[in-house]
Order: sequence, then structure tokens, then C-alpha cells
Amino acid sequence: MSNEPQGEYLKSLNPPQREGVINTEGPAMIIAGAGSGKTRVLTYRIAYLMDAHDVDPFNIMALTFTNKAAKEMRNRIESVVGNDARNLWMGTFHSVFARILRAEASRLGYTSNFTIYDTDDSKSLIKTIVKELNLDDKLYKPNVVYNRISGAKNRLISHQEYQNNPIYLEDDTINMRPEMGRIYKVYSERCFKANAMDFDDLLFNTNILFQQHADVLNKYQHRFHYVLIDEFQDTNLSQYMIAKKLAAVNQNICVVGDDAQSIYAFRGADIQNILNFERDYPDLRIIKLEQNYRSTKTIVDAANSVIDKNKAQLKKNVWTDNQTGELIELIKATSDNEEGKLIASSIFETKMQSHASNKEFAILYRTNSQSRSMEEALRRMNIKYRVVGGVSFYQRREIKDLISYIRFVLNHEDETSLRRIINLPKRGIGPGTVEKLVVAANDHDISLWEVLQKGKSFVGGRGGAQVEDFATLIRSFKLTVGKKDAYDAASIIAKNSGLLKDLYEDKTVEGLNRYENVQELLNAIKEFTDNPDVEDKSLSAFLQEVALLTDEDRDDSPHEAVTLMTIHMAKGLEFPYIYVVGLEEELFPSQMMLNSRADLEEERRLFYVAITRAKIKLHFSYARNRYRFGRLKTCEPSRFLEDVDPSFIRVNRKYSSSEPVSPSNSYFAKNFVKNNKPPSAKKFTAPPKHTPSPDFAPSDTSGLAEGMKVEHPKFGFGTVTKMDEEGANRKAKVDFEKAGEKTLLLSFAKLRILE
DNA sequence: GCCACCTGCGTTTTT
DNA sequence: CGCAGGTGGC
Repeated sequence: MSNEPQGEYLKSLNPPQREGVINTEGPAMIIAGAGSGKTRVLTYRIAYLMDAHDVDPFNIMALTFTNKAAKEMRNRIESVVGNDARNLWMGTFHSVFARILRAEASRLGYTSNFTIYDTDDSKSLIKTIVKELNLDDKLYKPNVVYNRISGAKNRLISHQEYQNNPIYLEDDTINMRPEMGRIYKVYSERCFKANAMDFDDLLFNTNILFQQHADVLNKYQHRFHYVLIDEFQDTNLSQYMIAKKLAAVNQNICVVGDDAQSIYAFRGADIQNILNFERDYPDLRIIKLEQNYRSTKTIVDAANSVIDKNKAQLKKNVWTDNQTGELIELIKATSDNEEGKLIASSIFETKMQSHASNKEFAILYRTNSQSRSMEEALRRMNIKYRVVGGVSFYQRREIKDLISYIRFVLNHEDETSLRRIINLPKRGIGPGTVEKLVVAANDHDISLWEVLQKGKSFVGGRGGAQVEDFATLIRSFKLTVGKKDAYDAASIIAKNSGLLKDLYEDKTVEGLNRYENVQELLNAIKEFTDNPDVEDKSLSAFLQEVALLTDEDRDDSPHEAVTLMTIHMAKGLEFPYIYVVGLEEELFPSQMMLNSRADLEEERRLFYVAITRAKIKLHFSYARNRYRFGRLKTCEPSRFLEDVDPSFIRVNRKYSSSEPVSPSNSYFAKNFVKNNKPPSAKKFTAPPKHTPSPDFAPSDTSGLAEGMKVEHPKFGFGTVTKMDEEGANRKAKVDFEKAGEKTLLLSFAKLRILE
């Protein structure tokens, strides 16, 4: 897509795509089937506005849901229109409106350096409040309370409205949680007092800002001549109302989405927004992109046969001109571990037969915990892989610790960060002391920072003095921050707070890791200050960058690797070879989604998303037994398998266990998990002459060298006599005691290193 | 205030 | 199973 000559790009579009690009004026909704070139249309539309209509990029706002999508779109526009693309207002809803809120903070009683609380911060504040209100924390679990408050905010219900709303009250009463409204109120007040906004506040407060300050709204309405929204099916009411208000003057609002791929209803996304959109803009231009360019006919038709089972959907007819391709292969396994093994073998074979590389494969699953058995199997076959998702870098304890220091230095009212750092490293300021300080600040309605500085007046004994020492430390950091750039300031904070020293002295593996992670954060800050494009090199500027950042920009994982991730993470991506694993009842569909038709349909859309990621070939798999919560449980194949038209599926006999086995009558269901060696493995390796040791497990052979003693499951024991070549063709010549001399391809051979 | 042990709980998550 | 949080010893 690079170096496209200007104007030429229109010719590469099909008629509906072109319509989506050139009809720039007035409201438009583009319903884009999977793989139909949605991002292409959106990026070209923006490029076309700048290129053909000479629209100033400052007047265009383009909203996405992920940083990654925003970044990718900006790059693609840049390749058409050049450097001007940098001036677009393009980003996630949260980052774009955080920027506007910083500029207008004083209108809402905030200062422009307000802290952004992530979900963990919010939950820990909720936990504190539940404790302070003496409520039952079994009933008012942070998760439950957070979701309730989040849900209200996303529907633009303030805590005042919540407490007056009979529906919410009744609901809470039925659920035995009558104090929910009170917690919401206190939580909102505490966030405000802390000069902090949570993720939902960034949108909620933008609504308040536009509602209460007509001049501000007016300003932005006239600034943004064009508003575009990607993944519109994922917007919640709060986001929709912001966009609607901004577009009210110029009416140039264009939304792109696919109702069939709506998988975030549980986060407040509302399919209703698509229907409302038609109602709110009667002269709406609706464009349907129905030609799929991504997948084979088999995959497109199979996906259609699945989504057809849903009742709630907009009619559309996704089709493709691509080849029919191969049938979907179904792999049946006896256990989760065997499933991993069969998948890894299938990947290995496909790689050999189709000359495919690792990065063309993705394994998709419903829950992160399913990655373990896949990882083990891939490791054993020496197939490189990367796991996307899991615990994010910025959520790691040591990283949040340093970030919390930085936050508190920049915002002395940030209660949640204070609680995190005041006794880290240990300074003898315990929870009791902290509570006294916070209560003092709240009861006398004075600032938290003031209370800290006068610690001795609020806390008796040694505690008071220690609190004042802490305040002095923070004050010294504050001075440093004013004088130094982000990197120097952060380094001084990391060092003088004692954080680094604490980690440095921890010589355990995890401790070393944490120390390295903090260094990595410091490196990231160094990169920030060294970046010539960055004008403001202050720590405060860095913090604002990082607050809404997830792991996107730190993708240091090997490129030439099989990708493992949840289906949610895979949305918007495509791979030639896709394995959708764990297709079992109660896992996928998840047992938590079986209660209502709407939930089950969302789950089915998730399955649809999984299928439509594949370009060339799709594999399904399930296991008859699976470890869940530490227990081996029997599983039924997923109902979703029956949703796929059977003419598109064939059972893979080679990579499937023919006998369904229940744990009660099976020798290996009971035993093989222990020794990791199911008898069924014989089906795809020749019967061994040598009987492997009971604890045989292939070693990591990257460090294999001449003279080492090894065990091979088939050839038995031997000594490495020669190493040859590197990378994928790395070989070892081994002199086996019984089998003689063999040359083994290490990316294939299973060897256990004995010494 | 600190650490070691124990219990009980959960599963998807753009920001 | 793996983790977070609580308890009870010092």
C-alpha cells in the first residue's frame, strides 16, 4: 500500500468502496462485512478529503478503539498524503477526549494535570471505599461495583441520577446491594478530590463539558468539520453522544462498522447505536461493503452459515470471488494437552507442505488460560511462538509502582497513587496511618497534600514525623521535575525513592526481572526525551502519553513466530492459517454466556470473528477432557460446531483421536496427564524401538553442543559428535548406543539433554 | 508492622 | 492450577 501515486488509489476500489470514499458530505454509515476493505475505505476517505477537497487535517477527527488501529490508520494515510497526516486528530476515543479535557479542565473544576485511573486504580479505590463505609466486601466486590458504576457512566447516568432512579434502586435491592448508589457517589467525589478521572470519566466528563459549556462545544463543533468513527458497533452511548454533538453543526459524520462483529456488549457497547443512527440522521447514506477479499469461499460461506443462526442482525450478503480453497479441518483430541500436540503437529506439517512460515499461523482461543497447553506443545516441537495479551507491561507491579510515584509527584492529591507508594519501600507508615490521613483530609475538607505536610498534627508518635519526611521527599522530587527532563527526573525518582535499591537487592529470578522491567521503563522514557518530534520533554508530558498506552508500542516479540491470542485480541487481524481451539460447551460458548439469547448471540459473533480471521485455511479443534480449575473435566463439543454447515468441515483422521474416551473407563485419561505421554501419540510417531524414560521430556536444544549426552524417544541414548548449520536447518550428528549414527534436524527432533 | 501460611475463587476485556 | 487476600504467629 506504500508509494501509491496520488489519485490512483481511487481506481483500486470497487464501486461501493469508491462510494464510501468520495461521498464525503453529510452523514454516512458504512456497513462493512469482514474482510471487505473497511480500513481501506476509511483511510482513503480521509486521504481523499485532504487530497481532493483540500481539507485541513486539523479539521478532521477520526476515532478508533485501539491505539494500534489509530497508529496503523495514520501510517496508511501518510503513505497516500504524506506528512500532513500527522496533524489529523486521530486516536482512540479516550486519548482524543483526554486531550480536550486537559485543555478545558478548569471548566469542570479539574486542573490540566489530572491523573487518569486505570481499571486497577479504580478497583482499589472502590475497595477502600467499601471498607470505609463498613459494607460487606463479599457482596460489594470491586469487580461487581466497578462494572455497575462503569455501566451507569457509559449510559450517562450520574451518581445523582442513579440514586434517584427507581429502576437502578430496585435492581440493586433485588441483588441485595442497596448501597450501590452511595458507593457510586462517594467514588465520584473521591476521584474528583484526587483530581483524577477513570477511563469512563474521560467520556462521561466530555459529555458534561459539552452539555454545560455551550461555548466550548461550539468551538469544537466548528473545529471538526469531519468526524469519522471506526468499529462503530463497539461504541457505547457515552461515545455516541459525544460524536453526535460534535457533528451537529456540520453533519459530516461517517461511521464504519459491522454488527456481526460486535463482541464488546459486555463493556457497554450498544448495537442500538446503529439503529439510533438511522433514526437520528434521516437523510443518512448507507453503504454496504459485501465483497470479501480476505478468505476462501469455503471460509466465507462457513462464516455466513454461522452468523445466519443469529436473529438480531442487519441483513447483508458477504460473498467472495476468491478460490473455494480447502475444507475446514476438525481436530478431535482426548485432552487439552493432546489438543496442543495435535495442533503443533498440524502446524508443523502445514509448514512443510505449504512452505509456510511461522508468522502465517495464529492459534485463537476463548480464554487466556488455554495458551498453556499450546505453548508447551509448540515448545516441544521447537516452533517459535508469541503470546499476545496477558498481563500488560504497564500493569506490572514494579512499573505501576514507579508510575505511581511519578503521578503523585505531579498530582499531590492522587489518593490511589499515594496509598501505593507511601510505604514503598517500607517507611513504617502502615494502613492505619494512611487511613487517618485520608479521613482527616475528607472530614475537614482540606487537601490531602496539606495533611501530609502537617503529618504530626494528624498522626501521633513516630508516624507523624515519617509522614512529614515522605512529604519532604516528594517536595524534592517536585523541584527536580521542574528542572530536569523526563528521563533525568524519572531516574532520580526511581533511585532516591528507594524503589530501585529494593529491587536490586532482591536476587531472586522475579526480582531480577522486575529490576530489568523498571530499567526498561526508564529506557522508554529516554526514548521519549530523545525523540526530536517531542516538543515538551517534561515528565508530565510523558505521563500523559503513557496513561492511555497499552502494550502496542512495545511489541518486541519475535516476528517469525506463531501467534497465540484470544479471539477478542484477534479482531481486525488476519492470518493465512487459523486454528480455533477449545470448541467445547461451557468454554466456547463460555458458561457465563448461556443465560440469555443476547449473550449467546454475542458469543456466536465472537465465533464468527474467529472464523473470518482466516485467509487460506481454517482448523477447529476440541478436547474431550480438559483441566479446568485444576480438575480434569469431560467436555462436550461446542454447539457452534453444529452451526457451521457440515459440508464445509471434514474430520482430520490423522490428527484426531478416534476414540472418545471418558475419564472413568480410560487408562490414559487418568494417567497420561501425569506423564505427558498419551498412548495415542503412537499414531503419529513410529513405534519406538527404544522405550523412553518415564520422565522423558524434550529439552530446549538451543544450547546443544558436541560431546553432550542425549536421549531420543526412538533411537535411545547417544552422544553428540557434530553440530552443523544454524537457524531452521540446525542439525546435530548423534552417535546412538544402539541405533548408530544419525543426523537430526533440531527443529524437528525431540531430544532430552542428559548432561 | 511484617511475614508465612492457608483458603477460596475464577475464566472474555479495545481504554 | 495460580493468584490474591485474610489470618495468625512473631
